[in-house]
Amino acid sequence: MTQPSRKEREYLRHRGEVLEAALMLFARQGFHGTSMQQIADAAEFSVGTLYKFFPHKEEIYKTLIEETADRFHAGLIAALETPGDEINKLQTAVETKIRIFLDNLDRVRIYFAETQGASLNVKTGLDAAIKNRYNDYLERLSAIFAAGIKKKIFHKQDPYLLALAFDSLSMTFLVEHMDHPGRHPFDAETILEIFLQGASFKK
Amino acid sequence: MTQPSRKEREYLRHRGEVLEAALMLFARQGFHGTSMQQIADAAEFSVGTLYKFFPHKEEIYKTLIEETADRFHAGLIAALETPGDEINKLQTAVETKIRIFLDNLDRVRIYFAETQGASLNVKTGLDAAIKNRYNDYLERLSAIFAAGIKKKIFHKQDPYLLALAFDSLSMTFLVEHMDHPGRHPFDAETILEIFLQGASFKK
DNA sequence: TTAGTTTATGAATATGTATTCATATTGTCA
DNA sequence: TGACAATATGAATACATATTCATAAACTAA
Repeated sequence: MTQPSRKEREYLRHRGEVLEAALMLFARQGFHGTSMQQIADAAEFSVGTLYKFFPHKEEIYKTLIEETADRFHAGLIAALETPGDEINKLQTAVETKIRIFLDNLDRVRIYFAETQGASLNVKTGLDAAIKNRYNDYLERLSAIFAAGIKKKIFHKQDPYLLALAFDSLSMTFLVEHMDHPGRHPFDAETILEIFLQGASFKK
Repeated sequence: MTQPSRKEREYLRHRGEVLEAALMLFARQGFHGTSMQQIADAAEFSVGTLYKFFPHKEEIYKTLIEETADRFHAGLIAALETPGDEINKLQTAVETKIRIFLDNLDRVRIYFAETQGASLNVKTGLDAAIKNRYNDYLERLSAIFAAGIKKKIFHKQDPYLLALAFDSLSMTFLVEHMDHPGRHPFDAETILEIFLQGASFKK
């Protein structure tokens, strides 16, 4: 395919500016709390112009969510490909998750609103698209746990539950950090320790 | 105070029926996806009559969320009061959480939409009321971990992080169960094992 | 049974905002 | 520079639905 022309590049840049403005607003006010007028003002376009880029409001939101799901999925999958043993892979996975999360706070907010809340998922079928990517990640993580169990690195448990437990632990700490930065400091090692060693001493 | 009259009792019963109908709809369609007309139809009242019980739609939602927060909070706090050592308390806490959760699936759905998503919390200040109760629970749980650490039952870690980790683990498994019942069976013991022993063998 | 009172009803109103489109503005090329 | 095309604008439109309130229905007590 050929180079995009100046005009095309400009169109894409403007479209990106609309997305950025919308992201900020959706993250702070939610989908229903944000009007097209607000997005237009923030992006320094008229409402009419927004419709040059997107057929309707939902499409803006949907685009953001899907971009986000893609970005997160790609990053996490790559992390699991780290060479080394299973513990190594987990370590990279946590570190990556922390980095991606902190670099994309606004995206995390709308992603959560969509996956946990009941904003639009039912209507738009966004749900399925997002969940597929997350399931794919969890399946790969499960495979790592399954391998680790075979090697007697991990206790025998349903690998999927271990994957869920592992992923939710980092998620929880990150959300805590998002709400109260610095109140309960932790790093990748804290998460790994708690997850791998457990809370109690062996009896 | 005196007995409520027949009329008062009937009023309260009808109000309860409205709440029940609204709960079902909000859980399936979210706040914005549910109209007053739908609630009226489901409760077998006219729209006008709904306004005899609640000044506006938000108040119905708010009432449901607050009822839910109270119910969950009371149950969980009571569980932490269990006599016995720290491990005992955790065991009862998980069992209670599982029971409350499974007995109140619709309430769990709207509670999540409200706490995780960005439905109304900003506008109504619901957020603060809910979070206070949850924080209170987490603080009490932290105290248990702090005590357990002093007794050398638990590893030395920020007790609040342990509380978060513990609570989110059961939450995660329950949500998985809600989405795919039976796919990855678990019980209170599974949760305790993973949390207390950790995933890996000691090195 | 009926006059008076209370309560329920749902059509009409009010409001907010997503979307459209006639017009203005900007850009292009001779 | 001016005529034409492409693009941007935002006031007007369309629509959805929360809320109101004049009226109907149900109830109460003499």
